[in-house]
Amino acid sequence: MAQRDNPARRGRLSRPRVLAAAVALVDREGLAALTMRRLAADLGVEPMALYRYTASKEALLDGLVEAFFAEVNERLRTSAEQARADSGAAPVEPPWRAELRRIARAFACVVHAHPEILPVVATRPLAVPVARRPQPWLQLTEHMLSVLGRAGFDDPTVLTIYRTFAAWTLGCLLVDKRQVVDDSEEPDLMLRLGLHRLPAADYPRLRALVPRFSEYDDERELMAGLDSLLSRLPEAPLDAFYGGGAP
Amino acid sequence: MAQRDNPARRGRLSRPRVLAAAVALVDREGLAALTMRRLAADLGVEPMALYRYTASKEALLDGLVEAFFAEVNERLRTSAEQARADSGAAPVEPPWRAELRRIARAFACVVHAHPEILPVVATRPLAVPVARRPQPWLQLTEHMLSVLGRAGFDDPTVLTIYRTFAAWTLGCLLVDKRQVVDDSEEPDLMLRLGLHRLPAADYPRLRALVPRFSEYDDERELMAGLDSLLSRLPEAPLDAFYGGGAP
DNA sequence: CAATGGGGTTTACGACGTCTACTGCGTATG
DNA sequence: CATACGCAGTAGACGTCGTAAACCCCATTG
Repeated sequence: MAQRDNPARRGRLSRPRVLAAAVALVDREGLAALTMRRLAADLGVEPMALYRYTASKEALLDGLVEAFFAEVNERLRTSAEQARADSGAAPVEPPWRAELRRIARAFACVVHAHPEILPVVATRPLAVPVARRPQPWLQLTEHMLSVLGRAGFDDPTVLTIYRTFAAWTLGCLLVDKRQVVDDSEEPDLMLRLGLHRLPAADYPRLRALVPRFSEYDDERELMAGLDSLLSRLPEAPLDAFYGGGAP
Repeated sequence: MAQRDNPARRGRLSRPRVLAAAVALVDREGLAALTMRRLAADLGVEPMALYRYTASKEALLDGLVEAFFAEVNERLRTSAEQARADSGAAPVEPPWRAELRRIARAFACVVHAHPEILPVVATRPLAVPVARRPQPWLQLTEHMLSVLGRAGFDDPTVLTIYRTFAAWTLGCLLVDKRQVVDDSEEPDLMLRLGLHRLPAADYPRLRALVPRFSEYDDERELMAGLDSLLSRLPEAPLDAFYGGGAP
């Protein structure tokens, strides 16, 4: 019946279109709203039609991760020339460090654009083995490994840097996005944070510090932490060219 | 009918019992197996009986987090006297650093005991506001904040250290537990990792490095990273007593 | 013009979370 | 000693979910 309503029913769907709709739905109404039926409705299609483009709902979640990293890669590409323009001004740090910083920033940026996807990005790799990760993830990882390799690090060190980077970036964003506000309608700060629920005798420091959570500068701390983590490492042979590391 | 079979049907359940059964079920068969019906069956009870002890399935997930941190706290308590015994031997580092290290170790330990719960612990705080977090989480956080406060740090610094610690610890464990093996039945290493799926031309470094993932020493890197993150911070006034920080 | 097959539909099934109504035991009360 | 109460668990039903199987229709191709 629906096929009569819409004469151009052929080729309405495609994997990119499905993934884009999924991301949009999750952005708009949260992860819990992502349902095969709901997503199909958004696309003006019967639920089973989606199964031509995704093997299962689990695979659809992996599709979210795919879309996420595709966007990270995209952002990296578009910010590449700008980075090249800046490179003449401050060549004090080795390019591999600048590149890691750039990637961390792009990652953070995409997380802020799609905060609801973060839990999926954080936890899906726990279930899907490396070789089955979505292509954009593989590309980004390959890129990082090759940048570090070209900087002259040996294999174990490359691995350490990569994992350190991934852990810190992911952990930071996860902690940044933790819910602190309780009742967002409430005008009074203490009540908005729900602190009246915390017995003052048991949690004095918590009550004192939670209101200051908003003062925290996420991106600054992300970068600062990255710096201290990387400064522990043995210098790459080629770093000497650039003044021997961060200022 | 079931009440005739079991004469002592009263008081079979309790919140701790329900949570323990949930943890056991998740440990045994994974998160996806955690179903109200299945959990009820494990407890020899009708599904709706669970709702006396948990408001919803979402609340049950928060219950998993509660059980998780209760176990962390428990492990901290039992390892306390051992730490006190060691303290005479190597008093070179300030107690707040030793305490953070101890907490990280306990956390990692519980994650290894219940790896399937990690995704819940990592992502639930994204949905539940601070003041509504389970009591064991509140206790642990209060403990950390108070230890840091007693060390002489001012409030913003306490917050920075706390968040840095949380981000790094969580990120590390998340990255450590990522699935790398594809087909665990396969004897050949390359095939077991599923690397034949990766086009050699596109992902040379990935193919070269993935086999070395197993060489990584998780706990060592966790502690090492923690050290470099904390060494960036301004020293606490009281650190002078202990030789001015880490060796 | 008949055969092919890809893209989307229809229908159906079982499992899930949870609402409402209930039932029977243990206890406290008169 | 009888009775009313309320807590803990049961019974059954409802709506929604993911998805398997069979189908149908249209565009292409020989």
